[in-house]
Amino acid sequence: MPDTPPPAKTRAPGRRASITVHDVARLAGVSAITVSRALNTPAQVSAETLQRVRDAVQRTGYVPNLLAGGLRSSKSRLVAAVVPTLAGPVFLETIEALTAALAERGYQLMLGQSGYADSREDALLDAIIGRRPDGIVLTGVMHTPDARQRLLACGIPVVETWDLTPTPIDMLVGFSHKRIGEEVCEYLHRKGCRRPVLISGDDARARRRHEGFVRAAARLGMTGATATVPTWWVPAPAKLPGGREGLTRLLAEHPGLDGVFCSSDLLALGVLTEAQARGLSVPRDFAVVGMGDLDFAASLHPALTTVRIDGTRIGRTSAAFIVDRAEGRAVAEPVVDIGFALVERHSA
Amino acid sequence: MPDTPPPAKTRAPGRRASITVHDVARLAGVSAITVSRALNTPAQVSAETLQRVRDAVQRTGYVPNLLAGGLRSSKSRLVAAVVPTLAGPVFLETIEALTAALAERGYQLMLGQSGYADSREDALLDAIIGRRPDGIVLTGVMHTPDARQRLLACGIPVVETWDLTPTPIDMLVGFSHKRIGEEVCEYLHRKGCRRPVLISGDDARARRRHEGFVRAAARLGMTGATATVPTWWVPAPAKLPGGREGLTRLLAEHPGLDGVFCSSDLLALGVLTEAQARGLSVPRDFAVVGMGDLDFAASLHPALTTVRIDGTRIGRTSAAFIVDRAEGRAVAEPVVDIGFALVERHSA
DNA sequence: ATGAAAGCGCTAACAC
DNA sequence: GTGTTAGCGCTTTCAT
Repeated sequence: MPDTPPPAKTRAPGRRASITVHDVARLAGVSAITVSRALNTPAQVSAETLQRVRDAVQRTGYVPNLLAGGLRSSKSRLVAAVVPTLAGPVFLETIEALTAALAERGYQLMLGQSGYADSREDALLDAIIGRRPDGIVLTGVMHTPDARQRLLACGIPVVETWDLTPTPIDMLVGFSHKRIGEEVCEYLHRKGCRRPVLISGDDARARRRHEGFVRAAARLGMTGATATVPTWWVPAPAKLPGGREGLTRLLAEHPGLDGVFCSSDLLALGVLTEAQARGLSVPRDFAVVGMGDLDFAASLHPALTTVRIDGTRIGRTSAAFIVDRAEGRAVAEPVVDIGFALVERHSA
Repeated sequence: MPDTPPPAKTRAPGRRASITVHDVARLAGVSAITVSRALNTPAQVSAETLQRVRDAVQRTGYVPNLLAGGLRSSKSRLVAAVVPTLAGPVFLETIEALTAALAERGYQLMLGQSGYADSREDALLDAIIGRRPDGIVLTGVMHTPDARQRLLACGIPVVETWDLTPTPIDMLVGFSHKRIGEEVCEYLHRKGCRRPVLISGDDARARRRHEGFVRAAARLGMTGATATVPTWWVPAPAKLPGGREGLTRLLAEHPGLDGVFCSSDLLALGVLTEAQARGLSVPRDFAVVGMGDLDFAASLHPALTTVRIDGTRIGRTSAAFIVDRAEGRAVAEPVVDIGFALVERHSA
């Protein structure tokens, strides 16, 4: 037996002490730091020692306490992601890819929901910064100046996603919502649409697409005398019933409408459903364009024309950015516009 | 000025030191521990001191390092959740409720994806246990004996969800998938269905519903000579196209089918879509029952008859269980069957 | 109501 | 290649 038994230390009453590096070290007949090296930088340890340490780890069932390691090395290997909500399945693909890409590199995702209101953002930010994550991924750009300020101050790498801004906090992986609005409008115009209407969730990004659409419509002479496009707004997150109701209302006031751009595929599914229920035929009676290319879009009847965003790429790119930064590598091109694709199917 | 300037300590080269309790304490003219108490247990601190500390916190922009606190107090205020995947929107409601309920109480969610294969579960478990979370929420019950063993050994409170088992690791919030299969079958039988078919994702829980359905069908004499129910299996996570293809295939082999039970509302949407594309009428030509009552189910045309699971309640209950345990309160009834509800709409 | 000392479990820095 | 020492930032314990 090497030396002194472990001294009785401060210890929470009920809980049994868990196994530490020292326990493993004693069993392997080496020092604690050698165990640490064997696990983190095995190249620095002789083959024989390595084997002994691994055996000891196996026998004890030791799992390193990453909180303690993180505290000392100021690397938490934790990345925070903030989404407005999980309920609209829009960000799912991004979160899924992010989680997977981070896990591959030994990082773990912490999830926070900000809601669509700014108010909770502040408390959430405290909770996040308090864990000293190695990075923060925001869906959408950060709005309140206060929050921006704190994010800037704490020095944690930040990736804003799903949007573009001339003034990013740090890194950015996004695309132009205004351009989407414009391109969809131009597309509908080419298809012969002259009386478009909009059904839109009222979150910041959908409003930008709306703006782009209306502007293009005015330019193309699709707005009539009012210089605007009839719009039905639904509270975010937009869901199917909003689409059904939107179509009903818009049809009542604008029976001649010949195209609908929805701010989400879910709304578009609602429109398709309502049309079907009314015996209307899409695209013969009017065109429908969705947004998001959610997984059901291609399989609907008619297959939905929509705007595809590569959510997986957003997630993966964000993960790469954060990890590069965390490991001291510079990110060459920290602001990326990943664009979008108008996917032509049969609904328009 | 109180006393000695802070000694130059070990410090990572590039990074600026962040503000600590000591900085705040010095500014407020108190000791570090008093700052800690002012923030965590304000009742123990005099009103005047409290004010001084709060001012100092404000002025410095101090955000406590929860990793450090967690290390000392062995309370990480972190809860891990494991889902097979985020892609099927089935667990979304649970994760959303869980995140929200935890945030309310000052806990944060860590998300892990296990995939539907058991292989990654082990690595994921290490990553999770390494962070010493105050609790682990599993969607589905834990299968591999190895994983069960480690979970049991590490002493972290565990909630298994979305399923029932006679041998839970610890706590459980679920419902009986077999009963769902049976009840749906009985329901279809009452509605006059005699030639049912199944479209099912091939994950463990869907298979249990399948089993329940087949058993009830046999009992009710709905299976013909084969004592089984024609089934189209789709790989998990089940999506809409699987429903379309499933109906196509089943219709080809069993043109007399008069009812379809789908293991997910997404599959049911596929079935409805395919039926519509073929000019078939639901429920006149055959009945369709989904599973999950996803948010679009009620608004489809025809409105989808389905099985409702209260995912929000699962999330909230799990959060409450974990927090109670973490804060030393016993959970009176740690195994809960929350049941399910067959929601009758128009598709059956 | 407040403080001093100790140490949670790990790893950076510096020996050897 | 391996060990010693110290300390990450906080909170527990014990004293006043």
